[in-house]
Amino acid sequence: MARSATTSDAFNAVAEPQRRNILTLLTKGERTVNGIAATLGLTQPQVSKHLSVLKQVGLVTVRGSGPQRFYKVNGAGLKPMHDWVSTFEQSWSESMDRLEVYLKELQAKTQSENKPNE
Amino acid sequence: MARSATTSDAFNAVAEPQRRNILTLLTKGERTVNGIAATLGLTQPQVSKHLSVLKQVGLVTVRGSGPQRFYKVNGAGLKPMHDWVSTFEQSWSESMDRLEVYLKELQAKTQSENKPNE
DNA sequence: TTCTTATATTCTACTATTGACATATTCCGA
DNA sequence: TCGGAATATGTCAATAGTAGAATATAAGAA
Repeated sequence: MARSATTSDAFNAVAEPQRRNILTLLTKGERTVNGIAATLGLTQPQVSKHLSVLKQVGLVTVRGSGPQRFYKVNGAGLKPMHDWVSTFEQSWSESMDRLEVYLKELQAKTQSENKPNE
Repeated sequence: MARSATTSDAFNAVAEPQRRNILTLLTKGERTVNGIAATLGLTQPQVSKHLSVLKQVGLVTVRGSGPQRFYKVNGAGLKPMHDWVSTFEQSWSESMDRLEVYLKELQAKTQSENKPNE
């Protein structure tokens, strides 16, 4: 079996570095295909294909039907990713005090001793 | 050229749904390979390979060198992802009031009109 | 040392992605 | 209606991942 399709969800779409660069660039405002290509040093077909993927997973929207098209980022499409990643946030958060850390580690320790598998 | 390696960074490692499931499971505490396999309905080799990828990108750590090994999640490895995704958070954040939304849209609009490409 | 359990590795087949290049499509203006 | 600019799509070759099954490895116990 092969890898998950890049168009299956935001996780896969965003795994490609160039697509992340495009989204980051679009943070500054709308851009045309050639505008993106020029800024990032990519060819026009490359950008069109990347945008196609991003559009399919709802990470960008297009404005204009003419030869000139403006692409805009749709940050809301990244909310599922943000939600998932945030569940791990406590690990690096410094707002967690000593006692909380201790209790959390104790809990993890106890769990693994009692029922390592499940 | 092919897709980015799954071991190239957290983004690619986490693009695989099964690996996300494994990380989520490990949130509850340490687990053995067979424990993970049983819980998620995967084969043992599958889990070993997924864990290998996760370990290479620093998303999990191992405890024990014997036949029994306990895997633990390292949430800090997801911080770069969290940071990147958070830059788009304002899009869906409800804490942003009307005026702020208006100004932001106005700014984006003005930018695209003046210099669509760059 | 030998057996046993848990885990890691190897091999194969299939599939989808990527970049590069060429070409098709679309709409605006003359 | 026709030409041209901007964008989308198609083809090709190369590459690497995934599942599945079989097998190798490692460490503790007898």
